Amino acid sequence: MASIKEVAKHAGVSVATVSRVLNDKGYVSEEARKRVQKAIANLDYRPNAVARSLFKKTSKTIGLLVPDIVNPFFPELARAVEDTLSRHGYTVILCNTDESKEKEQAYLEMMMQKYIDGLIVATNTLTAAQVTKYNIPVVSIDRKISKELPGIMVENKKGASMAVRFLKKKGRKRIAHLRGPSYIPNAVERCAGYLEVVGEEPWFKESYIAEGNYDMTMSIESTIRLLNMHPDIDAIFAGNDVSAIGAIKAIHKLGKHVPRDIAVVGFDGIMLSEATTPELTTIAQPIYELGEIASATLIKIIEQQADDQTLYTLPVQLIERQST
Amino acid sequence: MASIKEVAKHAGVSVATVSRVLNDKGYVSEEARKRVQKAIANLDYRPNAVARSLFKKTSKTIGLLVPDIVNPFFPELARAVEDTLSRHGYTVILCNTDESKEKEQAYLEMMMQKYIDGLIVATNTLTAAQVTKYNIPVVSIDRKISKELPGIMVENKKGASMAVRFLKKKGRKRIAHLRGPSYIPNAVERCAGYLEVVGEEPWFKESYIAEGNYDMTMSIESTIRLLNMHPDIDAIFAGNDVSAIGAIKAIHKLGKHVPRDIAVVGFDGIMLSEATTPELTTIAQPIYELGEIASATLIKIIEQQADDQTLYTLPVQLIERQST
DNA sequence: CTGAAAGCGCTAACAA
DNA sequence: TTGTTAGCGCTTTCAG
Repeated sequence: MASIKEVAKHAGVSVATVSRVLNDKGYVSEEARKRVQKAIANLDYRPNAVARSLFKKTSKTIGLLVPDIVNPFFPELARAVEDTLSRHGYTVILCNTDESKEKEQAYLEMMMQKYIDGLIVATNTLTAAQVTKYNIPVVSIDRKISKELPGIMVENKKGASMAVRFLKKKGRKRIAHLRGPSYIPNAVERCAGYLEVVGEEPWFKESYIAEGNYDMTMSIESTIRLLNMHPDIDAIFAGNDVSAIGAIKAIHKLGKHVPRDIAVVGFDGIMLSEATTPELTTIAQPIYELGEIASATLIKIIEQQADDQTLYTLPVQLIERQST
Repeated sequence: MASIKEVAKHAGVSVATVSRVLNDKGYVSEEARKRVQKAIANLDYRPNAVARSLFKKTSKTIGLLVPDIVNPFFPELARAVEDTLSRHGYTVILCNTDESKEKEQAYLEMMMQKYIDGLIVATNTLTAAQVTKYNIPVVSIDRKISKELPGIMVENKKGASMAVRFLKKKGRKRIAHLRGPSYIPNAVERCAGYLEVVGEEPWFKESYIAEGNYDMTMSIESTIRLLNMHPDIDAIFAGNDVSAIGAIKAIHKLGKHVPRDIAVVGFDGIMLSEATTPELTTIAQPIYELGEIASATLIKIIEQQADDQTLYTLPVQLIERQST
């Protein structure tokens, strides 16, 4: 691969002049510019991004931290992030942390050594202290890391209560909740939204809430236990779609029908929710938009050194399908 | 962030000595080594990967080319690739090409400028000429780019005929096929496997094959058309799981039952196939293993400059579930 | 065993 | 308007 030196030689100018036309910065005579451009074309020259990085201490690269790309919420998010960022000339490094602090730490270290420009964080383990320590632009998704850092959230609590209220309006009397892990803020909020609607009802007991862990297998087991303990349950609000699908499987396994015997509502609006039979009623997040806004915010912070501290809160939407 | 110079100063040695202990290369006295290590620890020093890249012309980074990470086959693959590579100190850049040659070209250019070390290609557009032009280690997945380049394949044809033979054994008489796009080699192979089993049967006509395009919406439409044209169809072999799910939806829409009226078999074994009702019978690929072997092969080529030209062919497995 | 110095390819003062 | 030059932080000869 040709270097800037060769381009300079071919064009009969200095490397500084080549650099000037490359970056369209400083004075260059029309004639010199022409000659440089011709040399660039002839040599099929491309500036070396690594050399540039070394000098500028930036890399046009950002890191995307997700718990696990296999979890169906994240591919859609990753797609949005990658689309937006690559459109602006950035490259995306994928990191699966499994919510492990050690893995996350290792990724951060590697990326800092590569002069990464920023981070989009969809995990729940990264702390404000780490961000401060590495002093790197960060935008979080679905969670507020600290009030100094921007975050893109959705109306988790409101969405959850929407779901439960909708079930009530459909005539359901005993609504259970399959919650997500308590270390995940959105699970806590969704549970709060559920409690807001039914927490004061006479029939309500804590045991109408079971741990689904945002995981299909665990949700199946929990649902079976739940239904055995409370045969009066006629609706389940699951903390996410994967959990909801687990609930449906469990209900079928017990020989009952969805939605006739038990209605199910999920949360997230992942594509999976359309692929099942019955199709899942769910509180849909604008997943792609989450990724887009996060990316745009990060780019703004990086390129304009504007330190945004906004907490964006995006609306969710009830999508009624066959499971209710 | 501290640099090698500061470490050298703190340790009272030259940068060359620090570099020697960093890379464990060349002679260093025990005493000097100790002092350098202490300085490194005190300063919390980490070598600058960019500077190293500039000199070595490698970056401990590889590119992963997929058509679309949202397509449920690819997250599992990406996960395997990322797991394996990060365990070996490599970083993974995610590229969604949408099978567009222009996008792919743009990604390649960006990555070459960053001294990327290799490529894992799960798309169908990259040509041998491009690989030669950029002269970069490449491993392909699910497709042979050229006989000079290593590829990790699965038994597409064999898997397809397994599926169709299984349907016959189950007593199905009229088996249709929902094929994938003809520019995708695996779709061609799977179709060939189907034809191998039923192509010579007296009832067979070309019109028992419809274009599903590996896409749910298109598969729904094609299935409806197929079933209207041939009401005698009692089984469908879909080219992939997404297509199969579309077929199931279409069958339901026509008021028929799976598997009673029509049995369905998919291909891929993505997690989605377990999440549906009825759960999908499918020909499962060892997706994670595909990614693992591809990554290991690439690492071998990069680190040992061994130019592997092997075509690995992995077995597939029939998983019988509720749709048959 | 160790250090000085050149150089990877680029950018940005600074001087002309 | 242009060129010279000093780095960015690292690795690797080459002398000693």
